[in-house]
Amino acid sequence: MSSKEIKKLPDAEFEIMRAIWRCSEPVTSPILTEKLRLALPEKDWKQQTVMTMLVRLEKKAFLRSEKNGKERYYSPAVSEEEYMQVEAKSLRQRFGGARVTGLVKSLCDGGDLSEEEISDLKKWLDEQ
Amino acid sequence: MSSKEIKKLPDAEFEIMRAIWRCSEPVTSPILTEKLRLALPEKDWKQQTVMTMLVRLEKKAFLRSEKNGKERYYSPAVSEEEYMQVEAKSLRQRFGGARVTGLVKSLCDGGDLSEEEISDLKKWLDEQ
DNA sequence: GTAGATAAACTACAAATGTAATTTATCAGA
DNA sequence: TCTGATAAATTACATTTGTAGTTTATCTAC
Repeated sequence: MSSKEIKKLPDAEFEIMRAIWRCSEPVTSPILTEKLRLALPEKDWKQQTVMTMLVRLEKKAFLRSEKNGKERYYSPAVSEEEYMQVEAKSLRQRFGGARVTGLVKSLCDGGDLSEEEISDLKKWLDEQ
Repeated sequence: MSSKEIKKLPDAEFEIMRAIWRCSEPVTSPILTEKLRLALPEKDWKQQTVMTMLVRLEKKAFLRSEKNGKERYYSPAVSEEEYMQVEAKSLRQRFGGARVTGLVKSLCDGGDLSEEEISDLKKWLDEQ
Protein backbone atom coordinates (compact mmCIF):
# COMPACT_ATOMS: atom_id res chain seq x y z
CA MET A 1 0.00 0.00 0.00
CA SER A 2 2.47 2.64 1.15
CA SER A 3 4.85 3.46 -1.63
CA LYS A 4 7.67 2.16 0.57
CA GLU A 5 7.22 -1.26 -0.92
CA ILE A 6 7.11 -0.27 -4.57
CA LYS A 7 10.19 -1.30 -6.46
CA LYS A 8 11.54 0.04 -9.73
CA LEU A 9 10.34 -1.77 -12.81
CA PRO A 10 12.48 -3.20 -15.60
CA ASP A 11 12.00 -1.51 -18.96
CA ALA A 12 9.64 -3.97 -20.59
CA GLU A 13 7.33 -4.18 -17.61
CA PHE A 14 7.33 -0.42 -17.40
CA GLU A 15 6.12 -0.15 -20.98
CA ILE A 16 3.25 -2.46 -20.17
CA MET A 17 2.29 -0.33 -17.19
CA ARG A 18 2.52 2.79 -19.28
CA ALA A 19 0.11 1.37 -21.82
CA ILE A 20 -2.29 0.34 -19.09
CA TRP A 21 -2.12 3.73 -17.39
CA ARG A 22 -3.30 5.22 -20.66
CA CYS A 23 -6.43 3.06 -20.68
CA SER A 24 -9.55 4.26 -18.93
CA GLU A 25 -11.03 0.79 -18.68
CA PRO A 26 -9.61 -2.58 -17.64
CA VAL A 27 -8.06 -4.35 -20.60
CA THR A 28 -7.43 -7.87 -21.78
CA SER A 29 -4.13 -9.07 -23.08
CA PRO A 30 -5.22 -9.05 -26.76
CA ILE A 31 -6.47 -5.49 -26.52
CA LEU A 32 -3.29 -4.41 -24.81
CA THR A 33 -1.14 -6.21 -27.34
CA GLU A 34 -2.86 -4.28 -30.10
CA LYS A 35 -2.38 -0.97 -28.29
CA LEU A 36 1.28 -1.74 -27.84
CA ARG A 37 1.65 -2.65 -31.48
CA LEU A 38 0.54 0.89 -32.29
CA ALA A 39 2.41 2.65 -29.51
CA LEU A 40 5.68 0.75 -29.78
CA PRO A 41 5.91 -0.73 -33.25
CA GLU A 42 9.67 -1.25 -32.88
CA LYS A 43 9.07 -3.80 -30.20
CA ASP A 44 6.96 -6.40 -31.87
CA TRP A 45 5.65 -8.17 -28.84
CA LYS A 46 3.74 -11.37 -29.23
CA GLN A 47 0.59 -11.94 -27.29
CA GLN A 48 2.34 -14.41 -25.00
CA THR A 49 5.07 -11.95 -24.25
CA VAL A 50 2.51 -9.46 -23.09
CA MET A 51 0.77 -12.15 -21.04
CA THR A 52 4.01 -12.98 -19.29
CA MET A 53 4.46 -9.36 -18.32
CA LEU A 54 0.91 -9.07 -17.10
CA VAL A 55 1.33 -12.08 -14.89
CA ARG A 56 4.60 -10.80 -13.49
CA LEU A 57 3.15 -7.37 -12.85
CA GLU A 58 0.20 -8.82 -11.03
CA LYS A 59 2.53 -10.94 -8.92
CA LYS A 60 4.44 -7.76 -8.07
CA ALA A 61 1.14 -6.08 -7.18
CA PHE A 62 1.37 -3.42 -9.86
CA LEU A 63 -1.81 -4.77 -11.44
CA ARG A 64 -5.01 -6.37 -10.34
CA SER A 65 -7.24 -8.48 -12.54
CA GLU A 66 -10.63 -10.01 -12.74
CA LYS A 67 -11.79 -12.87 -14.86
CA ASN A 68 -14.95 -12.67 -16.88
CA GLY A 69 -15.74 -15.87 -18.73
CA LYS A 70 -12.83 -16.65 -20.94
CA GLU A 71 -11.21 -13.28 -20.54
CA ARG A 72 -9.18 -11.65 -17.83
CA TYR A 73 -9.31 -7.89 -17.38
CA TYR A 74 -6.34 -6.01 -15.96
CA SER A 75 -6.22 -2.61 -14.31
CA PRO A 76 -3.50 -0.70 -12.45
CA ALA A 77 -2.99 -1.18 -8.73
CA VAL A 78 -0.26 1.47 -8.65
CA SER A 79 -0.91 4.85 -10.22
CA GLU A 80 1.47 6.58 -12.56
CA GLU A 81 1.94 9.35 -10.02
CA GLU A 82 2.86 6.95 -7.25
CA TYR A 83 5.30 5.25 -9.48
CA MET A 84 6.82 8.50 -10.66
CA GLN A 85 7.69 9.26 -7.07
CA VAL A 86 9.46 5.96 -6.77
CA GLU A 87 11.61 6.80 -9.78
CA ALA A 88 12.26 10.29 -8.54
CA LYS A 89 13.28 9.04 -5.14
CA SER A 90 15.66 6.55 -6.66
CA LEU A 91 17.20 9.30 -8.74
CA ARG A 92 17.66 11.53 -5.72
CA GLN A 93 19.40 8.70 -3.95
CA ARG A 94 21.51 7.96 -6.96
CA PHE A 95 22.78 11.44 -7.56
CA GLY A 96 22.35 13.06 -4.19
CA GLY A 97 21.06 16.47 -3.20
CA ALA A 98 23.70 18.68 -4.68
CA ARG A 99 23.23 17.14 -8.08
CA VAL A 100 19.46 17.38 -8.17
CA THR A 101 19.57 20.80 -9.79
CA GLY A 102 21.84 19.53 -12.55
CA LEU A 103 19.52 16.63 -13.00
CA VAL A 104 16.50 18.88 -13.27
CA LYS A 105 18.28 20.92 -15.89
CA SER A 106 19.12 17.80 -17.87
CA LEU A 107 15.53 16.76 -17.56
CA CYS A 108 14.20 19.98 -18.93
CA ASP A 109 16.87 20.30 -21.59
CA GLY A 110 15.09 17.87 -23.84
CA GLY A 111 13.07 20.69 -25.33
CA ASP A 112 9.89 18.98 -24.24
CA LEU A 113 8.83 21.84 -22.03
CA SER A 114 6.28 24.35 -23.17
CA GLU A 115 5.94 27.93 -21.95
CA GLU A 116 3.14 27.09 -19.57
CA GLU A 117 5.07 24.22 -18.09
CA ILE A 118 8.06 26.42 -17.44
CA SER A 119 6.00 29.10 -15.77
CA ASP A 120 4.11 26.45 -13.83
CA LEU A 121 7.41 25.16 -12.54
CA LYS A 122 8.59 28.63 -11.60
CA LYS A 123 5.40 29.28 -9.71
CA TRP A 124 5.80 26.03 -7.91
CA LEU A 125 9.40 26.80 -7.01
CA ASP A 126 8.30 30.14 -5.57
CA GLU A 127 6.07 28.34 -3.15
CA GLN A 128 8.91 26.25 -1.87
CA MET B 1 32.32 8.57 -27.42
CA SER B 2 29.04 10.31 -28.14
CA SER B 3 26.61 9.70 -25.34
CA LYS B 4 24.38 7.95 -27.85
CA GLU B 5 26.04 4.68 -27.00
CA ILE B 6 25.89 4.93 -23.24
CA LYS B 7 23.37 2.56 -21.73
CA LYS B 8 21.74 2.68 -18.32
CA LEU B 9 23.56 0.82 -15.60
CA PRO B 10 22.09 -1.74 -13.25
CA ASP B 11 22.03 -0.68 -9.61
CA ALA B 12 25.12 -2.47 -8.36
CA GLU B 13 27.30 -1.30 -11.22
CA PHE B 14 26.02 2.20 -10.71
CA GLU B 15 27.14 2.16 -7.08
CA ILE B 16 30.61 1.16 -8.19
CA MET B 17 30.72 4.02 -10.66
CA ARG B 18 29.49 6.41 -8.03
CA ALA B 19 32.31 5.41 -5.71
CA ILE B 20 34.85 5.81 -8.46
CA TRP B 21 33.49 9.19 -9.49
CA ARG B 22 34.17 10.34 -5.95
CA CYS B 23 37.84 9.40 -6.22
CA SER B 24 40.34 11.88 -7.55
CA GLU B 25 42.90 9.23 -8.38
CA PRO B 26 42.70 5.85 -10.09
CA VAL B 27 41.91 3.11 -7.59
CA THR B 28 42.54 -0.57 -7.12
CA SER B 29 39.85 -3.03 -6.21
CA PRO B 30 40.95 -3.35 -2.55
CA ILE B 31 40.90 0.40 -2.08
CA LEU B 32 37.52 0.66 -3.70
CA THR B 33 36.14 -2.21 -1.66
CA GLU B 34 37.17 -0.38 1.49
CA LYS B 35 35.57 2.85 0.32
CA LEU B 36 32.38 1.00 -0.45
CA ARG B 37 32.41 -0.65 2.94
CA LEU B 38 32.27 2.82 4.46
CA ALA B 39 29.85 4.35 1.97
CA LEU B 40 27.41 1.46 1.73
CA PRO B 41 27.77 -0.66 4.85
CA GLU B 42 24.41 -2.32 4.21
CA LYS B 43 25.78 -3.95 1.13
CA ASP B 44 28.68 -5.97 2.39
CA TRP B 45 30.46 -6.56 -0.86
CA LYS B 46 33.35 -8.95 -0.98
CA GLN B 47 36.45 -8.06 -2.84
CA GLN B 48 35.59 -10.49 -5.64
CA THR B 49 32.17 -8.98 -6.05
CA VAL B 50 33.73 -5.61 -6.59
CA MET B 51 36.23 -7.12 -9.01
CA THR B 52 33.42 -8.64 -11.05
CA MET B 53 31.74 -5.26 -11.35
CA LEU B 54 34.99 -3.57 -12.32
CA VAL B 55 35.56 -6.08 -15.07
CA ARG B 56 32.03 -5.71 -16.37
CA LEU B 57 32.20 -1.93 -16.28
CA GLU B 58 35.44 -1.92 -18.20
CA LYS B 59 33.92 -4.24 -20.78
CA LYS B 60 31.03 -1.79 -21.10
CA ALA B 61 33.56 1.05 -21.51
CA PHE B 62 32.50 2.90 -18.39
CA LEU B 63 35.97 2.41 -16.94
CA ARG B 64 39.50 2.20 -18.17
CA SER B 65 42.35 0.60 -16.32
CA GLU B 66 46.08 0.28 -16.25
CA LYS B 67 48.19 -2.37 -14.65
CA ASN B 68 51.14 -1.50 -12.50
CA GLY B 69 53.01 -4.54 -11.26
CA LYS B 70 50.59 -6.66 -9.35
CA GLU B 71 47.90 -4.03 -9.19
CA ARG B 72 45.37 -2.70 -11.66
CA TYR B 73 44.21 0.90 -11.37
CA TYR B 74 40.74 1.91 -12.53
CA SER B 75 39.44 5.32 -13.53
CA PRO B 76 36.20 6.54 -15.11
CA ALA B 77 35.79 6.64 -18.88
CA VAL B 78 32.32 8.19 -18.58
CA SER B 79 31.81 11.23 -16.38
CA GLU B 80 29.04 11.55 -13.85
CA GLU B 81 27.58 14.45 -15.83
CA GLU B 82 27.48 12.48 -19.05
CA TYR B 83 25.80 9.64 -17.29
CA MET B 84 23.29 11.89 -15.57
CA GLN B 85 22.11 12.99 -18.98
CA VAL B 86 21.57 9.41 -19.98
CA GLU B 87 19.35 8.86 -16.95
CA ALA B 88 17.50 12.10 -17.50
CA LYS B 89 16.85 11.25 -21.11
CA SER B 90 15.52 7.86 -20.20
CA LEU B 91 13.20 9.47 -17.66
CA ARG B 92 11.89 11.93 -20.20
CA GLN B 93 11.19 9.09 -22.56
CA ARG B 94 9.54 7.11 -19.84
CA PHE B 95 7.20 9.77 -18.62
CA GLY B 96 6.92 12.05 -21.60
CA GLY B 97 6.84 15.83 -21.88
CA ALA B 98 3.67 16.63 -20.05
CA ARG B 99 4.79 14.71 -17.00
CA VAL B 100 8.23 16.20 -16.75
CA THR B 101 6.99 18.99 -14.50
CA GLY B 102 5.42 16.49 -12.12
CA LEU B 103 8.63 14.58 -12.16
CA VAL B 104 10.67 17.63 -11.37
CA LYS B 105 8.38 18.38 -8.46
CA SER B 106 8.75 14.84 -7.16
CA LEU B 107 12.47 15.20 -7.52
CA CYS B 108 12.61 18.36 -5.52
CA ASP B 109 10.10 17.20 -2.95
CA GLY B 110 12.69 15.16 -1.14
CA GLY B 111 13.63 18.16 0.92
CA ASP B 112 17.15 17.92 -0.33
CA LEU B 113 17.08 21.34 -1.94
CA SER B 114 18.61 24.31 -0.21
CA GLU B 115 17.61 27.93 -0.73
CA GLU B 116 20.47 28.59 -3.11
CA GLU B 117 19.64 25.59 -5.18
CA ILE B 118 16.04 26.68 -5.51
CA SER B 119 16.96 30.19 -6.56
CA ASP B 120 19.59 28.79 -8.90
CA LEU B 121 16.92 26.70 -10.55
CA LYS B 122 14.56 29.63 -10.84
CA LYS B 123 17.23 31.72 -12.44
CA TRP B 124 17.94 28.94 -14.87
CA LEU B 125 14.28 28.56 -15.72
CA ASP B 126 14.07 32.28 -16.44
CA GLU B 127 16.72 31.89 -19.07
CA GLN B 128 14.77 29.23 -20.85
C1' DG C 1 -22.76 -31.38 -29.00
C1' DT C 2 -18.76 -30.96 -32.05
C1' DA C 3 -15.11 -28.15 -34.49
C1' DG C 4 -12.59 -24.41 -34.99
C1' DA C 5 -11.07 -20.07 -33.04
C1' DT C 6 -9.30 -17.60 -29.16
C1' DA C 7 -7.67 -16.44 -24.64
C1' DA C 8 -5.33 -17.89 -20.84
C1' DA C 9 -2.10 -20.82 -18.37
C1' DC C 10 2.01 -23.21 -18.14
C1' DT C 11 6.67 -24.13 -19.58
C1' DA C 12 11.14 -22.88 -21.77
C1' DC C 13 15.30 -20.80 -22.42
C1' DA C 14 19.09 -17.42 -23.29
C1' DA C 15 21.11 -13.13 -21.51
C1' DA C 16 21.88 -10.00 -17.76
C1' DT C 17 22.55 -9.20 -12.87
C1' DG C 18 24.03 -9.92 -8.08
C1' DT C 19 27.01 -12.30 -5.40
C1' DA C 20 30.97 -14.83 -4.61
C1' DA C 21 34.37 -19.23 -4.34
C1' DT C 22 38.43 -20.99 -6.41
C1' DT C 23 42.68 -20.71 -8.80
C1' DT C 24 46.69 -18.32 -10.37
C1' DA C 25 50.17 -14.72 -10.49
C1' DT C 26 53.16 -11.67 -8.14
C1' DC C 27 55.34 -9.23 -4.47
C1' DA C 28 57.84 -8.70 0.04
C1' DG C 29 60.30 -10.52 3.66
C1' DA C 30 63.04 -14.46 6.00
C1' DT D 1 65.30 -18.43 -3.20
C1' DC D 2 61.33 -20.20 -0.73
C1' DT D 3 57.09 -18.87 1.62
C1' DG D 4 53.27 -16.70 2.89
C1' DA D 5 50.28 -12.80 1.78
C1' DT D 6 47.72 -10.31 -1.56
C1' DA D 7 45.70 -8.92 -5.91
C1' DA D 8 43.93 -10.38 -10.00
C1' DA D 9 41.81 -13.69 -13.09
C1' DT D 10 38.77 -17.36 -13.87
C1' DT D 11 34.75 -19.92 -12.91
C1' DA D 12 30.22 -20.61 -10.63
C1' DC D 13 25.60 -20.23 -9.68
C1' DA D 14 20.94 -18.49 -8.36
C1' DT D 15 17.65 -14.87 -9.71
C1' DT D 16 15.62 -11.68 -12.85
C1' DT D 17 14.48 -10.08 -17.35
C1' DG D 18 13.16 -10.46 -22.23
C1' DT D 19 10.97 -13.17 -25.37
C1' DA D 20 8.10 -16.70 -26.72
C1' DG D 21 6.45 -21.86 -27.71
C1' DT D 22 3.09 -25.33 -26.13
C1' DT D 23 -0.93 -26.93 -23.85
C1' DT D 24 -5.41 -26.29 -21.97
C1' DA D 25 -9.83 -24.13 -21.28
C1' DT D 26 -13.72 -21.80 -23.14
C1' DC D 27 -16.62 -19.63 -26.41
C1' DT D 28 -19.19 -19.53 -30.86
C1' DA D 29 -21.23 -21.06 -35.00
C1' DC D 30 -22.95 -24.82 -36.96
